[in-house]
Amino acid sequence: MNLFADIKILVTESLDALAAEGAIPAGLSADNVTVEPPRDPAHGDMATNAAMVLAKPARMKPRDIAEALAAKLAADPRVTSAEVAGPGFLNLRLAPETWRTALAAALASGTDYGRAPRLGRKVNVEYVSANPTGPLHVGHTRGAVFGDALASMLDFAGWDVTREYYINDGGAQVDVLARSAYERYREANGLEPAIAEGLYPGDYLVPVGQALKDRFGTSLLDKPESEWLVEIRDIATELMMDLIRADLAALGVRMDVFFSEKSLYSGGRIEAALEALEAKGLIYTGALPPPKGKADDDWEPRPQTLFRSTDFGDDVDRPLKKSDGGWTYFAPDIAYHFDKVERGFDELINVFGADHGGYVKRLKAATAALSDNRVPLDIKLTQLVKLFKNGEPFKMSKRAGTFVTLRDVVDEVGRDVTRFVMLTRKNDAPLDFDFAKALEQSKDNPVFYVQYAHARAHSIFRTAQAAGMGEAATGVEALAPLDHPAELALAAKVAEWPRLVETAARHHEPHRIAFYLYELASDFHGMWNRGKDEPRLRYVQEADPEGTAARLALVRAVSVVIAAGLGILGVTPLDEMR
RNA sequence: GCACCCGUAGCUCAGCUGGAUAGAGCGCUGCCCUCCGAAGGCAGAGGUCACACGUUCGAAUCGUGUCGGGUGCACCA
Repeated sequence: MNLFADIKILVTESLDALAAEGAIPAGLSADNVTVEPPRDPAHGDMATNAAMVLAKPARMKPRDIAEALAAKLAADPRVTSAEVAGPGFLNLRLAPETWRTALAAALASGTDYGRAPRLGRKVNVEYVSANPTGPLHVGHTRGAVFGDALASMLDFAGWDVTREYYINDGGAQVDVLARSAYERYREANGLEPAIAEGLYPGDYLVPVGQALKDRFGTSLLDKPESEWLVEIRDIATELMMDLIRADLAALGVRMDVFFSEKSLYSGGRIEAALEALEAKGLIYTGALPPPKGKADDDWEPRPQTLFRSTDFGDDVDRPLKKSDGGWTYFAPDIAYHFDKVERGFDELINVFGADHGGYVKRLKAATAALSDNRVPLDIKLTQLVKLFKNGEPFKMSKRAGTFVTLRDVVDEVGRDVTRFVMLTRKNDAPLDFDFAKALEQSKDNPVFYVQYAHARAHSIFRTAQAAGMGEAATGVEALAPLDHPAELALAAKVAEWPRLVETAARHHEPHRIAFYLYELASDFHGMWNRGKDEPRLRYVQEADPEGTAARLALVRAVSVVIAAGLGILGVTPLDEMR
C-alpha cells in the first residue's frame, strides 16, 4: 500500500483516458511524471508535474493539459480538488476518507507496513572489510553502521541481501601482524619484546602472545622467521578476526559471509579472473607514464602486465603483476569481484572509508569488464568521524596506540545511540560525534527525541488501557472520528513511509530513514503538545471512546513505523524512557 | 599536475527524477508554562544556495570553468 503510487496510477490512467479522447496526443511517455508531497503544505496534499513534463512532447501549453487532467482527477472519489497552480502544477487535495483508508491499510499490514514484496533480485553489500590486524576503530564503526543499515534497508525494500566482509589476509600486513605477535610471544616467555618501527604496538596482541605460548611453549623461540611465520600468521589472523567479530557483535552487526583473500590465491581464482580479462583482450604488457606534477625522482619506466581499465572510465591502466612477478594488490581485488559476479548478484555495493576513494574507478572498471556491464557496482564512501566531548575535540593518536576503538564508543554511549548518531548524516559528509550530546535527554538530541516518541506511544496505550479503552480501532469506518487537520496530517506522514523507504533504498541512503523518523516524531509530539491547549486533540479522552479508539489507531501506526524504521537502522525501540 | 568528495541561515546539517515564496535543529529575540499531557510550548528575525557562464518554460539540483576545504595518486596492502 503506497498511496503515492496509487495516485500516480490514477494520473497515468487519466492521461491514457485523455489520449483516448484525443484531448492529448497518444503514446506519450509518463516516465518522468511524479506525484509527490508539495514542499509547501498549503499547496495541498500531493502535487504532480504531469502537465509540465508532457507539454513539450504533446506540443501543448502546460495549463491546457493541466486543466484537462484536473477535470479527470477531480472526478475520482479519493480526490476532493485538483487545482492548476504556477507554471502548470496540479495540486491535489485528498478526501479525509482517503487518508483514513491509507491508515487502515497500514494498520492491516502491521509490522510489515512499508515492506516491499520480494523482488527476486540479489544484492551483495560488502562493508567493514578492515585489515585483520587489530580491533575496529571509530572510522570502521561508521562504515559498519552504514553498511549494516543499508543492507537492512535493501532487505526491507525487497532485495535478497548478502552481507559480506572481505578479509585482507593475503598481503604483507598480516606478515607484519605475525611478527608483532611473535614479539608478544617472546614477551609471554619472559623475554623483552622488540617491537620495531612498523610493527603493531597495540597491547591487544598480548593475549595472542599468551595463546602462542600456551600452544608452542618455548619451542619457537630460537627458530628463524621462516619456520614460524606462516603458522603464527594464520593463528594471529584467526584471533584478530575473533576480536573483530566480537566488536561487530557489540554493535549488533552480523555478516553472512567472511570472504578470505587468501582463498583466492590458493584456489587459482586470480588466474581465472585474469584469464577472463585476457579473453576479452583487456590485458597487455606496457609501461605506464610517470604521474604528472609529483616529484618523480624515483620514477623509472618498467614494462608491466596491465589491465586496460581506461576502456571503462579509469584514469590510467592498472598494473596486475609486480616487477618481481608477484601479484599486485589489485589482482586479488579483481578476482574477488569476479567471484561476486559469478555468484550471480544483480548488483554490488561496497562501503569504503573516504581514504579509499582512489580505488573506486578501477574497481568499477574491473566489475564492468568482468560482467560485460551487466552488474552495477556502487561504491559508497564514508567520511571521517570527528569525536568531541562537550564540544571539545577528542584527541586520538594512532602512534601512541591510544586510538579510539569501536568498543570505546559503544561502551561510552551504547549500541543504539552509536548507530543512530552515525546515521544522522549523509555518508559522504564528515560527522561530528559528541559523546556528551549523544546521551543528552532532551529535545535537542534526535536519538532521544525519536526514542521518546516511541515510548510515548506506548505510554499512551498504557494510559488508555488503565482507563479501560486500550483497543485501537480497525477498519476505515471506525477511523471516521479522525477528521481534524492535525490528525489527518499525521496520517499523511505515516502514508509517506512506503514511498520513503523505496526512495532511500534506490539511492542507497539510509540517513533518509533517520531524518524521516525525526520528522514523524516531531509531528507526533506536536499533536501531543497541541492536546494541552485543545483537549479535543488529546489522544485519550474518557468521554469519547470511539474517538479514542480511532486516535489509538493513529498512535499504533506511528509506533509501528518508528519501530520499523529504527529496526532498519539497527536501533532498539524503547517502550519507556527511564 | 590529475582524479574523487564537499561548499546551503551565526553554528551543525536536510533538500527526492530539475519544479512553486529554499527547510529543520541549535543559537538569538519576544511571549507562555513551570497545575506530573513531565524530561518544555508558541511566535519572530535571520539566505546572492561559494562565484561565473551555459542547457530550458523553470536550476541549490544538470554541464563547463574559477575559487576555497578534504581525500587519494606506478611496482608498497
